[in-house]
Amino acid sequence: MKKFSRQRQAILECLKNTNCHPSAGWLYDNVRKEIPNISLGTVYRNLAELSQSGDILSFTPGDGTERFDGNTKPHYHFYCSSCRSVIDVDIPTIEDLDRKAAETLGCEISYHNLIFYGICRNCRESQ
Amino acid sequence: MKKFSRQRQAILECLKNTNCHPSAGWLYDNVRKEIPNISLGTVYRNLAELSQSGDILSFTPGDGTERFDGNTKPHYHFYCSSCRSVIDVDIPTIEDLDRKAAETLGCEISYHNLIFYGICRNCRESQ
DNA sequence: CCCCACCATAATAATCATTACTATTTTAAT
DNA sequence: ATTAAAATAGTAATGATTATTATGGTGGGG
Repeated sequence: MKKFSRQRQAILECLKNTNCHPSAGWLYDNVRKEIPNISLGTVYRNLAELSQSGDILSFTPGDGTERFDGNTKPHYHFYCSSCRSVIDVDIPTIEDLDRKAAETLGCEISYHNLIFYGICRNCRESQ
Repeated sequence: MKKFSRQRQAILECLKNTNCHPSAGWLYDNVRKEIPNISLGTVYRNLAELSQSGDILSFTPGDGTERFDGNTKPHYHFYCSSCRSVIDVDIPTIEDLDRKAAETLGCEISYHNLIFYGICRNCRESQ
């Protein structure tokens, strides 16, 4: 049976209260403010479990880190190739895509992941 | 000035002649059949350069590896969560998405990357 | 309320992909 | 052929993630 843990709760809270799509390392640094001796392995394990159970989302922008998202409503992301920040893209998701792809491939699709790449406004302006 | 190298040529050839969307490690193993003492660093460096120059594409399915593609025509991918293989998805790319996202975000978008997730036909049947 | 089996944790070591470094070799322009 | 720039092989180092293990916390049954 799955048991309650203060650590998992704190990680989930931290992720729900930010919109910066952090990595495991960022969450580790920030949860440590509340639980100073939390272990990095604990952060990784809980993020994997929460992701597995569907309580959070995860994706890889391609900079060598996995990013997590407390917002489980399907949506797309923008990744700034300059500052490595991730921003939500508020356009409707195309649910029909999964059906089309499944038809073409002849297999079932669980979901899709869409990331836009470019330079964010901050970075563009501060050049 | 950019100089010719047998190694870069072999890497590009190898990538153009497969449809398996390999990782750097796979390319290293396979190019070694032709150039046995090629260095892994050489493979990584050339893949980065070829990707930068637009001669190849790259993406990260999220299993901790970067995958490369000799087909530079924009298209989408399917990743099998069971066998970790990548398959091209032959549906038209939605170029309009970049414009829509750019409008919403107020910044320029260079491109987008779309990956479908599920279990491929082979894996489904062999269960 | 206390015991116990089980789950989760902290701390650390190990792994894996990728990148950095450096001395040597290759390329191509003169 | 000479030479400077570019690329390489081999190796070390990095950084993110995963595995290990002994210890501590949780919650149900007695």
